[in-house]
Amino acid sequence: MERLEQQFYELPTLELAEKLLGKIFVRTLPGNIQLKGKIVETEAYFGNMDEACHAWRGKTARNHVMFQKPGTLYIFFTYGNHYLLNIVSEPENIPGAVLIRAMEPVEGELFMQEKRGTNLSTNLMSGPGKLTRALAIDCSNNEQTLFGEEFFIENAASVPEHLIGTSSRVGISKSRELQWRKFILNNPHVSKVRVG
DNA sequence: AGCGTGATCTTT
DNA sequence: AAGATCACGCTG
Repeated sequence: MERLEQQFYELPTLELAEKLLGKIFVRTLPGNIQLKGKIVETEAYFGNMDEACHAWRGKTARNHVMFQKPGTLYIFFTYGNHYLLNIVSEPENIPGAVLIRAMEPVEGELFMQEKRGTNLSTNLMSGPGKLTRALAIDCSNNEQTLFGEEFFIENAASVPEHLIGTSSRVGISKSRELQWRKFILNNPHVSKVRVG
């Protein structure tokens, strides 16, 4: 299966969030271990109007990766426990990223079960903190790209518009009015929406 | 519905 | 230096 190239990640952030749905994220580990997941839920973060975007006020030590080339991984640590995976978007020096919020396991499920401490398929990667744990991703992977052997995304058919849901982003307090969450309707691996 | 957990950012 | 917040997940 063909891999997504640089050009794909140059799409405007919101469009990228939509087009990433259905694509196959691949993470390779030493020992011929390959983990794959179908992306089923994303969120867009970009622009200086978006107060929920880490970079809306400018560059800092944490968010500087958001200013790098599209297709770079931006990973940050939050709530004292969780690593969240983003794919950088927008041209270099313009901050933007797509948060990967949920995936459907495609390959390497046993490895994921071990990492996650559960064997329920719909609980392995059905949340942004869950999927990084299932894929053994942490801040050491920050700033790596999707153009090497360790991380890449395989192309797959785009999800038709009528099967895509849209909503406010989950777990933020600012910019609640922006409907920048995208997900595959009725897919059981989409995260449970947090209340409040 | 409540809490752990620690880095980051804002305010003093 | 101190306080608030936080793109979450788990328990109950």
